[in-house]
Amino acid sequence: MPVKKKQSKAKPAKTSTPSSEGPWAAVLAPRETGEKRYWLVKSEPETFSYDALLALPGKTTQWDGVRNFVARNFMRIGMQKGDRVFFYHSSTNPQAIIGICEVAKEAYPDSTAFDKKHHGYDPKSKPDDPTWFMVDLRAVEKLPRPVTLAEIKATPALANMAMLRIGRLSVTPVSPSEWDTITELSRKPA
DNA sequence: GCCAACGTTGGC
DNA sequence: GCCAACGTTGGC
Repeated sequence: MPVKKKQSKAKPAKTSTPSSEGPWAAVLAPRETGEKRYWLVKSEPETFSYDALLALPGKTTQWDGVRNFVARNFMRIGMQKGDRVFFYHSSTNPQAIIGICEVAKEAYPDSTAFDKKHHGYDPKSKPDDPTWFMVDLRAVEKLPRPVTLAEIKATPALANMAMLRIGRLSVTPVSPSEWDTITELSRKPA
């Protein structure tokens, strides 16, 4: 008896990117109880540095302005309160992971997308059906020393890091072993 | 400053 | 639905 192959053609939501498929599905999947996940966000230090975050009240900021669906899904579906997040300085010398943050508030609508005067304005994102989301990040501590991109690239255990493989994304997942490798590196002299 | 790698947009 | 044109990111 032939197996009836009924491919249900579920229409993808307009904001798409099915979270149940693709190479990064695991970091969006439901968690074991108490499981903690790890992430990396990029920022140009001239625009917003880790020190600038440390100087803010509560050392906390809204991580707004993300306008890429994959990155959005990492924030909206993947990030949970208490997750740890590497803070990476991009487009600077040297490019490096500088410090650690934590997710202080889970995803909520990115209000900058509703603001006509804001450069992140997106007319397709409506307050009653938002396209874009942000989280709150709170600085936890600087790394003992920055871990540079060159060093990350030179470390075999980090060869599969999402930040290398999907390099231009501003939000990427970090595996627990990658997290440990990087924090250990930062405790050793360069 | 250049350019590779993507993502998005729009004509057909 | 394809693909060329264009914009953005970010390493170098």
